[in-house]
Amino acid sequence: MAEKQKRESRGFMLKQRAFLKLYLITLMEKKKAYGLQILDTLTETFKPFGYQPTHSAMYEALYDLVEDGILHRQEIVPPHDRFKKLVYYQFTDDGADRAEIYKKQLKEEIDRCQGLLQQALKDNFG
Amino acid sequence: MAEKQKRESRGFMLKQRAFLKLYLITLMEKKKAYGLQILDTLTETFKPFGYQPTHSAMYEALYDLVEDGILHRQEIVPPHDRFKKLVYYQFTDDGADRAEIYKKQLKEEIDRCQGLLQQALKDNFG
DNA sequence: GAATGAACAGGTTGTTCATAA
DNA sequence: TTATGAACAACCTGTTCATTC
Repeated sequence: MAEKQKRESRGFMLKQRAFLKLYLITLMEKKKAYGLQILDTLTETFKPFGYQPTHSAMYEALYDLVEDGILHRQEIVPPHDRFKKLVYYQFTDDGADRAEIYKKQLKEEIDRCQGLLQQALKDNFG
Repeated sequence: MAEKQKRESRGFMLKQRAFLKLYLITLMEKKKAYGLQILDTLTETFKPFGYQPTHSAMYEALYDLVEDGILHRQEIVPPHDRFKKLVYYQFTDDGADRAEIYKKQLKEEIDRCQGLLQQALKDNFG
């Protein structure tokens, strides 16, 4: 009955989703924030590199972190509210610990990707 | 009537396809080769980085280069043939020139990606 | 307009099957 | 088994639409 089978990564580059999750964790360590606020920060950070993430990419990453049990949602109705709600995110009880584990993985993954790119420069532009 | 609309890249990482095309060009500069032979070479090169491209990924990249007018196919029936055919690839007349242009683009793209990864290391593990 | 969210569409990539010697 | 190729399925990502203030 339509067993959905997993697909293995062949280990090329890290995925945008993972990359954004890493940044979201680090931003949350600094201070609580809500969606589009975060996106603005990221957009500024990545502008020099010609990377402009979409809002849906960011939301997907955010949902992932909630599903991973790292963050939880906190809806806030701002005072003098002009807006219905803002959704702030912050760490769950053991979220910080889990986040550390995730970050450690990503560190290795980024190092690996840099190695691969470095090798490509050597091999193709020797 | 179902105008198929292009999707723009938001400029995250370079794609596997482009990465492989770059390697294929460089390998072809060194010597003619056929599909699975190339894959073996690539597999060896990338093994230290945990990247193992599939044969279909490589074929796709190869077809792309043919469509770009950079390479052309040359079917060869090997002497004492145990196999029906091997498909060797080599540069078209202006293929080498086009290849240089492509390589220049990829050089910039790889530099950009390295910058992005470097920034991520600084921002998240600084 | 700012903000969140979901649906949809397009493209890339990994797995599998087909064919041939 | 080696080699090429194609079909298919899963996934990722970008665009668009819906909704609320």
